[in-house]
Amino acid sequence: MPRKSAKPYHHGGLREALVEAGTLLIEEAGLSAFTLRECARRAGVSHAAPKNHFATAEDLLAEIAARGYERFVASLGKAADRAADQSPDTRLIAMGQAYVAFARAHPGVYGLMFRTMKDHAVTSGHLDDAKRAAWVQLHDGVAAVIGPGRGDGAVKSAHVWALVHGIASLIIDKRLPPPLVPAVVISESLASLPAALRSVG
Amino acid sequence: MPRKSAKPYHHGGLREALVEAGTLLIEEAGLSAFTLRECARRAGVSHAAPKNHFATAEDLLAEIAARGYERFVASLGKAADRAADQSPDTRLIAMGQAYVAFARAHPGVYGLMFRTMKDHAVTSGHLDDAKRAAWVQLHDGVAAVIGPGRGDGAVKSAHVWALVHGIASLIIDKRLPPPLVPAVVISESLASLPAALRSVG
DNA sequence: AGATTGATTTTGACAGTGTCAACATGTTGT
DNA sequence: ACAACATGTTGACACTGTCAAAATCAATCT
Repeated sequence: MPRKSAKPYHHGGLREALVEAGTLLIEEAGLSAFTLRECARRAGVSHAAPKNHFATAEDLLAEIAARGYERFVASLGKAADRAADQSPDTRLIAMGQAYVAFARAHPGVYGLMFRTMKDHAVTSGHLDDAKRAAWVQLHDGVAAVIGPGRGDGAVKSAHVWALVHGIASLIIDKRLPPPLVPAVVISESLASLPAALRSVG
Repeated sequence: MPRKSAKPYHHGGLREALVEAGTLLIEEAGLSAFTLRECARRAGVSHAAPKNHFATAEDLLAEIAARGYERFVASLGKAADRAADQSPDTRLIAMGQAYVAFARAHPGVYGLMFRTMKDHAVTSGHLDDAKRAAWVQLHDGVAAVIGPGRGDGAVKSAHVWALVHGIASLIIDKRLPPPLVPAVVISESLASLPAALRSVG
């Protein structure tokens, strides 16, 4: 049994260390600062060591993105719970707020999450699962607002997703003309959402 | 006066050639395929030649983005003209359609346009101007819908911008769950826009 | 126990990148 | 014609991702 105090094992948990180092790196200095070698450096290991745990740099990024989605889902879930006793409308708005807040708090990983993979035909199952979970999370919130009408309202969910993603992106990438303050754009845009969802369709 | 037939000048118009090569490269193979050396190669010139026209790779990208904004504005303008005799509502929707269509037709440069520059404190004036032009373009379309009420409706414009940008991004990055078809997400989301703009606020 | 197996890690190499300095070339103005 | 200048080339540097071969350690099997 490997002792815990001394330098354990070859490294102990290189995989985790790499994921953590990469996440930190991206959150501190942005996606463009991510470097496989720098991750290895921060994990205190040689430049080719990651190869055993991640075949390619893109694989490590995929894992980081997957964990990002998980934190993201947890964040939205907590917001939904906090608004559990409110109306579906205000609960959806709360989720929207949480959505944008997450993106603003973690612009680097958020950018990573919404990014087409280099090519890499088969994306890690972990990432796919996490993405799906995020989608159903949002979809449930929308379904509660539009009620159990016909159809599952997937198009409406896409509408909501597009709006919050757009708001988050514009803010993160500093595309809002200067006089505009993010907070008011967020709340005003979200406010019109329930009505729009219940309109035609 | 330099002759036209033989190899003119040192190159003739390296700057233009680099911009064109870079644009082509990005549209063909995506932003991640962009390489300063490859641009030089395609322009038939040595790897360090671009230095005279663009101090750094980021500067060439800025110029490509600026031209992207110009094409973008032209595209939206044409759509607005085509719908000149329609109601402001349908004209705005037409512009939204043109917006997303442009993004889908040029995903590479669109991605470049909406991207925070590396650091590069001072972004080229050309790029700033082009960005501003795009904003007023959209803002005018929105103003026509909400009418000359109080305030200039900048927040509403941001709302519209966020929605169309979000739709475009989700489609480009393939984030729409498979059963959903882009065209219907686009038209349904845009359809609810005029009403949402005229609601409270 | 002692040897073998297997998983990790290191070392060294390769091609490719952006950027820089020194040099070569052509154009232009006087 | 000559000098000044803009433009393009060569060669170098540090950096990147990926790979193959060698070294190291943990666990397992007689």
